Amino acid sequence: MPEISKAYEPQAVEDRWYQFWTEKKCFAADPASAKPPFSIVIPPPNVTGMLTLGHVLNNTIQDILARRARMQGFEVLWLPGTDHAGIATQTVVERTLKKQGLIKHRNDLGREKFLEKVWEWKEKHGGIIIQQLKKLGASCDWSRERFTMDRDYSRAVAGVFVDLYRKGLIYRGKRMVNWCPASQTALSDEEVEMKEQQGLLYYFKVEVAEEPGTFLTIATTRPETIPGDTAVAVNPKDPRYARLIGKHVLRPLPSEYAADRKRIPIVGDEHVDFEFGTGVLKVTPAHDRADFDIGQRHKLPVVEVINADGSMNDLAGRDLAGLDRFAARKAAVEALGALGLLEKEEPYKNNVGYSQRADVPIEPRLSEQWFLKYPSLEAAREVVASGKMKFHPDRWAKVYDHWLEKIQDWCISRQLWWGHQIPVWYRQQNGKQEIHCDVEPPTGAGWTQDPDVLDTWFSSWLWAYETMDAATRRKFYPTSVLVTGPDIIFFWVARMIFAGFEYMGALPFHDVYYTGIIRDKQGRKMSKSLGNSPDPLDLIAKFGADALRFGVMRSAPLGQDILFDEQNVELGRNFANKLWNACRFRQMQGGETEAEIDPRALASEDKWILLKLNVALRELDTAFTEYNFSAAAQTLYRFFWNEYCDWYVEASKAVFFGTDEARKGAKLAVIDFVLAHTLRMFHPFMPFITEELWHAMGYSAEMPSDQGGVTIMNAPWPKPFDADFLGHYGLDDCYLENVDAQFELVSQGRNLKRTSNVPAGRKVRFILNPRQSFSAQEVEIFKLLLNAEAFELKSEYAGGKGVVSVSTALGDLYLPLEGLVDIDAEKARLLKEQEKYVLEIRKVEEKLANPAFTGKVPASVLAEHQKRLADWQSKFEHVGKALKALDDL
RNA sequence: GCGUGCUUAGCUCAGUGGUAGAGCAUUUCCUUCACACGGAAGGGGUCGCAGGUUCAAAUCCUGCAGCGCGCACCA
Repeated sequence: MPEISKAYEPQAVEDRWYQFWTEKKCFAADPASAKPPFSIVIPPPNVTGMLTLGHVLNNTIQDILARRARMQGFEVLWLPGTDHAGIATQTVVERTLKKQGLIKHRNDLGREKFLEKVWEWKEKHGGIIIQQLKKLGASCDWSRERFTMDRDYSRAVAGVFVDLYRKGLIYRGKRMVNWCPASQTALSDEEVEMKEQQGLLYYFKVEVAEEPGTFLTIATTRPETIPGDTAVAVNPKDPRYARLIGKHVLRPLPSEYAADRKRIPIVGDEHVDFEFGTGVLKVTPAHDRADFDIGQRHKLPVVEVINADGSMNDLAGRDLAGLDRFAARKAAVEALGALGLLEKEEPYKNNVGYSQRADVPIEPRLSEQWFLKYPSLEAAREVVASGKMKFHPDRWAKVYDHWLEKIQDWCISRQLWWGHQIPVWYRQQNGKQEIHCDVEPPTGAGWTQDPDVLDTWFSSWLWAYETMDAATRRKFYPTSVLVTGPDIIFFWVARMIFAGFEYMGALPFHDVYYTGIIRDKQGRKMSKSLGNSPDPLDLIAKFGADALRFGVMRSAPLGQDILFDEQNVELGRNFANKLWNACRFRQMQGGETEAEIDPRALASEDKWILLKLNVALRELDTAFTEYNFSAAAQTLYRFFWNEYCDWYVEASKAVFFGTDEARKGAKLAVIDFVLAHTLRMFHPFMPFITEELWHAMGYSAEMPSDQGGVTIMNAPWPKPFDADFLGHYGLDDCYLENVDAQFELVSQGRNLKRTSNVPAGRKVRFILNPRQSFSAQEVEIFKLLLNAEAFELKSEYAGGKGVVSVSTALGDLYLPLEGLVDIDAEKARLLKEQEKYVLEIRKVEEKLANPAFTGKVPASVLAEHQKRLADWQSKFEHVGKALKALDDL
């Protein structure tokens, strides 16, 4: 057995085992396997992205599920890959090329050359996040790594487009879309984030053309769009303005226009809320969704005054043309002021749509785009509503349902170059436009392909099956569970469900587990601009991957956001070190590891720790069933640290520091049993250290090669003990209670020593007036844990002069101090205790005196209360005696 | 506005009807041969507020307040 170091050093261990697992092909999924399947597809990270704590959380959970399933005997597929992240990647590459001074705009290169640059970038940076996931210990089947722009995957995306086009679900149309002036592309509704703004509401006057001298006042947040106004609307039921409908007003901007070019009609429209502002609405059909609708109803012209990049065009007039839309707003206000038409401006809070990616306000814009009417809506809605597909936590099912209820067609075209180009070609033939929609380009001359690409999500919605070949699908589709963040429930989860039903005829996964969102200590979202996102690789270098995994799991409550604190990782590191040292302690005791546990040799504390192990195994199973990873981590922590190390190991020293070799052997057998279980229970959470110890402790040598002999990854997942096992080893629950009481006695004895100001190092004599018999070993343990010179059992003993004492469940415990006792301090302590007992006794007595209580309560509760009363009374009496003894001094 | 979640020790959180818990922080003590990334013993909470149901409420119900998130075309 090799020596192991005093402190665990993860850096020396992690890379070595990862390489070992890879070489032994431990992560490979075999579609021909006879084992039952368990499968997960990774939420593909951005190919040029870097690992974040969000990825750590998400992928640790997936790895835990995958590793546990392997140990449980499933054939596991965890399928990895990346997506091309259209806007994000294109923006990064374009910005980098600009910074290098190579281009001013991607047009300088042209589409083909620019895409070559993006591919170069992808080749250079695309592997980074994959390498980072490996550092974390992710047990993905890397031989199956996929990318959404792979050739076959791309053909499949095009194929789906063609299919949906032929089904009439995809169509092209000129519509109001969310336009991002920074990226200069259309976005889907989901990519728009509403943000509350502190802005201004401007009130300006317009003159009624037919009634010179009559003015209407209009309130607006966007005066820069006045040149694009083609009407003014009032509610036809509004008595203030109804008579004016059909007349005209003179639009104040552009100011240089002559009166006849300024005339725009006053229309009546129910949309106008006469409570709001002045009840008069300016209508800009080109730059506002609601106004566009009003425009359609009244056949108003659409006048664009804002360019694609957010600047004003010539139609905006000399005051505004060429300005950015926000500079134009100021200029418009100034122009109105100069015309004497600005009445007032007041502070106003409103919600403005922002481009999620570029973080600039969206510009509603009329443009020609491709749209999808979602397929398989009913099946997708039903499967979640009925509970056939389970969401964890299940409240997300309602969010999903609400979204489906008012679902809108999906704008799928993007004015980008990086992505799947739309498989549609056009040509003019005999004055008519021909359209070719197919995976294969058309033959013949004169065709041009639609320049737009598809939304990235239009490729990743096929991820759950398009990443698999036919044999893999047969074995592993539908997948077992999807682990992702609730922020992409609409973007990805919902759409994968549609695609699953439409193209596989079945749901893509059975369970969806939504993680929390990682925030910083102050509760802020992690963001690059705030610089509050620690680099997981730094944390791994500092504390180890296992520590990071365990720390994050332990602090990730079910379905709640996670406030990240490096201390959690430190705690994980400390825990790993504890595990390490507990194994080190075992090794230092020597002996063989093959020993079987002999039921006849089991002492009470041995049975206790086996029963505690069983409790932990049950709790662990429950936690997994509920996807409650923090509960699982806490169970492991409590069992190993607070039960095994704090009590069992300490108690075992009574045997190891003795000379009875037979008893040492029996103890080692129990320790090996517990440690071999512990390592396996921990393996999904802390794969590296458990593998290292599994071998270092020699446990691998005891197992068949496919059952843990080669790697702990294949060792059987420990199951709670069955009745045969419990019976064979005589594991009766009474040992839980009794040994708990023994350890409680030790705590009380230590407390007695401490409150009596006995120096910690000083050896003292304890005397117990016992309520039951104790084995010699139990007495030895008392003596050791109390650091006592002697631990005596005297059934007649009642203390006396200079003796302090405490009542325990196992009898009264005495500590003779031989004149050391500070009588006043001891008296104060006892009086304080007595006070507490009186209070507790009164509380229980009151309950028991209530006939409504005794009459209605279940027998077990009643018995428990009676026992509680007896316990308090016994303690009370004991304190009384002790006080009397002090008085007698 | 609608929906949804949270409010328990200084901090972060467990705890779904029966004696209020953990980790961190804090106080005191201990470098005793697994571990100072450690050990021992403490202190600290009228469970956001107000009602209700119940023998019994942190827990169930109602209302309110504060914070967060999602959805929503009031200019």
